[in-house]
Amino acid sequence: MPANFPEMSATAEVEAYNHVQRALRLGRYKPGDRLIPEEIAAEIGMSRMPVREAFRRLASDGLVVLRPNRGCVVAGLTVDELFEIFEIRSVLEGLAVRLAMPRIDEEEFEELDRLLERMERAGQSGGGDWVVRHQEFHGRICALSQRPKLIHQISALHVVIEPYMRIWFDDCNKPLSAREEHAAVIAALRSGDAHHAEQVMQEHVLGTAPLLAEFVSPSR
Amino acid sequence: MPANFPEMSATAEVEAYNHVQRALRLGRYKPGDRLIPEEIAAEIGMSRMPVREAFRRLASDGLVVLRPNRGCVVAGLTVDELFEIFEIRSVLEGLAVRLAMPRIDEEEFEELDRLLERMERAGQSGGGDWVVRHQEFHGRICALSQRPKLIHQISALHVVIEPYMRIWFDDCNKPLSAREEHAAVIAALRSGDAHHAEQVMQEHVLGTAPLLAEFVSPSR
DNA sequence: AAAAGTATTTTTGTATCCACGTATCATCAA
DNA sequence: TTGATGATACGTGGATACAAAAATACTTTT
Repeated sequence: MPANFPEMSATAEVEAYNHVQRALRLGRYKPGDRLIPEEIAAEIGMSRMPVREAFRRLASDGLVVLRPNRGCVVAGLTVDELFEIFEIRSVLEGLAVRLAMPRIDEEEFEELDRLLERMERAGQSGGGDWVVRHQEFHGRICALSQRPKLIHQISALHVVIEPYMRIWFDDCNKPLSAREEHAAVIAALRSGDAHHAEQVMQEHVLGTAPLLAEFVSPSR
Repeated sequence: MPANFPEMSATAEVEAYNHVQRALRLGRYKPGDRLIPEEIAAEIGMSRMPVREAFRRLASDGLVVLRPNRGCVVAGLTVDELFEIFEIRSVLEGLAVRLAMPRIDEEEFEELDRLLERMERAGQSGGGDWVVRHQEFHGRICALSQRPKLIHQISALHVVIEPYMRIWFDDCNKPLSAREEHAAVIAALRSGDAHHAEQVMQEHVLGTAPLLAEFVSPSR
């Protein structure tokens, strides 16, 4: 008999949550689309109850909107909301960098360089997933902060903006300044000045918003 | 026939969510307590299903922990987690103050003074709810930032720490430096220096954590 | 043909039901 | 006495059933 992996047999609710979240991140559903529990339940072979429960969490994450008696629709971000999320990310990720600073050793710097390199490669050969690589870089720094709740909040925001990042990358197809700015973050971390590194990260995050917004609501 | 107020007849899930959240904020349930859907459902006259759904959102808020096949228990914060939340609050509320600055007029300053006064009165005559007044002060400044998502995140954190704030206030019974620090925040806002005001708020929030922690895990 | 009303279908919200997992506690062996 | 074993009660996860609300299609009327 094969070994029993308890994480394999997650509850149906978890399965439904992951399934829908993944589809939303990949942009398979578009803002305004109506999600019908029955359909999704059928897709993954369960009843609609666990799907309904998953919807509650997705709504709490801000990924969908639930209105009484009229179901679940995919949430869309206005340009203002997009800016707001980047504003929040800027201070949270700034904090993460500040906290990460004293925990970074030379080995870790090499890992960050590697991640930077991987992102660049993914950006050039459109095949690799640039958006995921980009997130991995940010995620690695957050992880270094050693703050579970902070990490969780930041990654929740990354999920919300992921579909927009994908549209952005698909359209403009060049990570533009991302490589330089990430390199600047690493440099700031190497400098040992925590306050400065926080500042650089804040500016990197905030600086991305207007570029991204241009693709969400073109030429305003 | 009376007018129909649609917000009065919310769904059962909303009712369950509010009911349990309120109980948690007031400290009626203690960390580690097991919440049995059947019991709660009976209390407010509904079946288990809406309660189960409410649990998902409460778990997403970090108020309870849901583990497969072993139900719902009230989440407790370790001292580390408490500090982490105050760290996050410090940058979020710092951001809120920075954004609020350009939107405050003289009338608003008077309102803040009034809220400060009300908090002080509630602190002296133990009757009024000091914790709520304290939150109202912070909430007002957040509201001035005009950032719905920021406001939402901050208030979610306030809910999580509310039970600990209550224990703190009940035990030490003096808001201590709160009045002075809030006054300092107002003063910083009046100064017109956004960066300085952000700094003052960050320090106020961070400074509260160690005092509070002392009551959560006494004399460590 | 447009508007209004009505019937029909779909979907949501909630309750109930059942199978399985977990905890509790008594029993028994060492 | 202690530790394993098994029976029992309880709770959880999920499916199904049913009522109420919305959305949709279909008349009817003008």
